Amino acid sequence: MAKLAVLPERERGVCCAVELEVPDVRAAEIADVLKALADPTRLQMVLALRAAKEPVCICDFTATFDLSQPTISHHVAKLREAGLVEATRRGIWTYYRLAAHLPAPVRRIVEALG
Amino acid sequence: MAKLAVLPERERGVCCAVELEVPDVRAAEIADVLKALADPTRLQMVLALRAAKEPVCICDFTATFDLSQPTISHHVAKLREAGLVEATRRGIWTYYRLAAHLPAPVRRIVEALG
DNA sequence: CCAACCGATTGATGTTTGTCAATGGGTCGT
DNA sequence: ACGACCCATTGACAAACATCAATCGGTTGG
Repeated sequence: MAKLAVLPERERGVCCAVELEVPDVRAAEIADVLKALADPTRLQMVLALRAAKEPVCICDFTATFDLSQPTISHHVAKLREAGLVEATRRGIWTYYRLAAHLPAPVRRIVEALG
Repeated sequence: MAKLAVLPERERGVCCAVELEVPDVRAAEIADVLKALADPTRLQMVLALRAAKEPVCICDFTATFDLSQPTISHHVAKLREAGLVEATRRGIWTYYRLAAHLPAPVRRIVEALG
């Protein structure tokens, strides 16, 4: 509160003359990744995959989360579309793991989670 | 592909007997923060605030982004509800900055962005 | 071949979200 | 006191989203 005096003095009407530096990052793409992570179920999926040594079967997810199988499938599909996870068919089962080669910015975000 | 042989062998029908370790993190709360960040405009706002030395005036945002003033206000309100930014009224203007004391998990995420 | 099983897809539904126009509530200069 | 200005709030609306029931395609065991 006492710090208010330090705020920049600006003339009325010319406030917006100050240029705001908005980092030139591919915001839309990163936002898409964040959107994929911005769901409790998908976030826990990613954290589980990050902690898992072996690829995780879909049925492990359906057993863990109290959601229908189509909903689970929908969530992992979203993670796959975002490039966060990779799928491997093995006979009947489908195994998922974190994508091996995540773009550096995305990998930093995933590592910062939890 | 050749690594498939390393995948765990599981009997048909007992796949889900394997316990999945899902990290006990407050997923819902972190997901809420991610949801606040999962929009291109809000992400750029946070990045700009992170890079800014001084608090940023709302009118800087309205000048920077091609959105109506109510929409800008709506976005910063979302960031404030998520606890990511703090507002300071100074006369006519309202200045925003990154929250001074972010929870450690949230701060790690913000630092990992861009 | 057939039945059982796993997982993905489709269709439907209620909720949330991003956006703007219109309005309201303060604050300042005159 | 009054008008101009900044920002927040409300209302409305289309788009996106999370969820489930029903169904489908592919694979395995008998």
